[in-house]
Amino acid sequence: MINKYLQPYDPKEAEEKIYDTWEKSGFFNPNNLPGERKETFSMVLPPPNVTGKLHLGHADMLAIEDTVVRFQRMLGKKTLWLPGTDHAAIATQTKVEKILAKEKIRRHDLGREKFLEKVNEFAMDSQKTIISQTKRMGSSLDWSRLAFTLDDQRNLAVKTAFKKMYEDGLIYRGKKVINWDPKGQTVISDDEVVYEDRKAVFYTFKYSKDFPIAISTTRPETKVGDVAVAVNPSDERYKEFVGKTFEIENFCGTSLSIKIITDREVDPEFGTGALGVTPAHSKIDEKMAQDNNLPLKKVINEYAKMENAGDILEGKKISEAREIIVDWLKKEGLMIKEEYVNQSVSTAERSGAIIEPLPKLQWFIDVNKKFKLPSSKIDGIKSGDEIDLKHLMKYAVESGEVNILPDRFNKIYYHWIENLHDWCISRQIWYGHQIPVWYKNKDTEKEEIFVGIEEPKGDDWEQDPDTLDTWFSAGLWTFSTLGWPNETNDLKLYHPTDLLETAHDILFFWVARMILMTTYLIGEIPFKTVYIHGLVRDEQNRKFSKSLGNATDPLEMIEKYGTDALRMALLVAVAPGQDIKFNEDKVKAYKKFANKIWNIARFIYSSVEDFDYDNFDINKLTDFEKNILKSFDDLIIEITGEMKEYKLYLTSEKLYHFVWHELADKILEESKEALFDKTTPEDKANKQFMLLNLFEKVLKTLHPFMPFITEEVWADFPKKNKKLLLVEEWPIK
RNA sequence: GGGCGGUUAGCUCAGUUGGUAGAGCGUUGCACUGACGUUGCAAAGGCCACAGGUUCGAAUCCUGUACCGCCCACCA
Repeated sequence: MINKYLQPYDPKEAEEKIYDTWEKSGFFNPNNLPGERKETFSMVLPPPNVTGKLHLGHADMLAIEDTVVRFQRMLGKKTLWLPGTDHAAIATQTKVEKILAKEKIRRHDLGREKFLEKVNEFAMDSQKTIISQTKRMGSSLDWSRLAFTLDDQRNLAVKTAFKKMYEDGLIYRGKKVINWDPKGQTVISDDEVVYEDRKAVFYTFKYSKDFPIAISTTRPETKVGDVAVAVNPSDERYKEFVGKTFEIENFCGTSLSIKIITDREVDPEFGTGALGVTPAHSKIDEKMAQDNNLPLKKVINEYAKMENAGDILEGKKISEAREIIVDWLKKEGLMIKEEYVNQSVSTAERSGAIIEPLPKLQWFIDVNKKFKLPSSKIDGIKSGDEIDLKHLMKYAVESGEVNILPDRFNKIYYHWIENLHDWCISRQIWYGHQIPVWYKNKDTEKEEIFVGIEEPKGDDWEQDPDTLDTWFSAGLWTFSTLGWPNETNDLKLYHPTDLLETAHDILFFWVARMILMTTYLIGEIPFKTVYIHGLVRDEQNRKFSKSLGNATDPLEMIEKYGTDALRMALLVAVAPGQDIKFNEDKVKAYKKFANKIWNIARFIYSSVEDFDYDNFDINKLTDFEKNILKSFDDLIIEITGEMKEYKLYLTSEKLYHFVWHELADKILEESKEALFDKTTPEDKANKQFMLLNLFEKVLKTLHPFMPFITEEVWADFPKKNKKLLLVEEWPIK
């Protein structure tokens, strides 16, 4: 009996040692894999943000992905799983600003350069933590190809992409009403806006006694920025006023000039059927004003305070301004009605501040502009076709080249594309890829613009101070990590990638943007399959969050029960797209399972010490053993098919059941008589072979799910010419 | 306002192309110490949310209802 089996299985000790062995073997890098491997399998790791440490959601992601990767590697494919981290521009900058705030330091006190040093320091520190935690999960990632969304290679990719899009007219600079985050002091994209339901007061009033039409609003303070009142063209009530302009000399201390216009978007049934048009502070109003050639009147500034709003309101916070105007309207007898309504308020995802729509000069990606796609490998689009980004994104999925699992997410994806507006990509923060645009005589008549990879020669050029939305660089991830824009061997071999596995909350942020960037820049899809996993929630079905204090640290679970147990708890019977209600008892149960495997090993190994597995003649087996072996082979064929379709949640359950309730409870029990020499020597040998053969296949098929204990037990398997289980062959392909 | 998902044993969830339901945990009883007590054997427990429909037959397909959850949206 091998000594180590006298002790119970100690995951802690084994796991560290085994991961080390794997890493040193070099097999995480596909270049080093043994044998001839023609087919490839590649996947990028969705890069975790360098804002902190890993949570259970990451653990879930790593468990699923590592299991797939190990399976594919054992199938004999040249398998690449490429790691990286995401600089997560706004999130990381906000985090560091919070830390600095404790020392009463603001970023402007430090200056751009010093501040960025601090953020980098934090980011690299965080990256180190994340990498070590990722290793604890057993992830067989090729660390030699580690990438960071903000490193030099990725910066070159970003600049190259930006330049090409600019030259194709897909990136433009324009003044539009955007989502301004007054707390974060930056623009954010539509996708970073989160809607919250709140109660609000819906005021109905007239601008002045002489004004003929009453309007309604939840935001009276913006009304000093009104330039028009819009009514439905078919609305008989207001027909006589359409086209007229009314001068209001005093509206809470300022003057207004209001034209009556028509717009089909106005609902005659809603409110008074008349809408006060505030073009500078509402996207829909902006469009109405444009259609009617009316000016933009900005009355709220970047700090959410009133400006150009008359003596009474000037410099007031918007909440104060609202009260002042409401009081004034009442005092003047202009207020007609106050109602309580439910309103969905737009807030900034990161800072939580209420979004202030403001007109600003920003960089955008035009999703509707047609361009020529030089070379296309996408079904339904020929090289040289004219197309726009929206349709390109749609075709990639519609053609079936990108397959989203579960497929209900296809509909969600299409719906998002239909509602897609131009993507605002510039951010007024410091941490991120600085926009590769240089100006001469900025904001003057003589302004010159240079867009390029390198800073232009000559004096007087100043670079745009803004940085790019973090999802711009993340969108390039499948190919920037493989060396693009250089034509590398990796790019040829591993792109398009086979699988993208991620959570549904970043379907739009990331998955859609990757499809956009990849199809546009290299005319390929980024990945063949998208596997969407659910969110990990607590026992009360709440999201894990720091403020709730319910965050379960995956490392704590690993310490208590071992990585294999945690992986199984996150994998078994969890269908794609399905949220997981995390429960510690489940982890506990799989720790028991690990113990079971350990004891099966102990029993089998100690029962075959007098047996030569390598030189056994299979023809000696009786039908009894042959049938048992055959039935397990049938199971392997079944699960192999499932694994190829990424149905890990089915496979893991079936293997669990076979190992415990077939192999251990029945087959092993029924073999005892023979093993204890109570039958014949031939029968004993047959049983010894059968058990070893079953166990060999069990270890191999279970390895992707529970890599550590299977590798640990495999080390003692009585067979010559063994490799690491990591690179052993899958029993039936 | 539009769209999507869920509703299966006490709890957490599976259920491929329609053939009267499965797993883990929990519960109850029994067994047992020559792999494992982080054990074994066995049992109880479900008109598969509700109402219609298609079908020889539906948890599985169709329609509607209810409750829970999610996503999207420029109703001021």
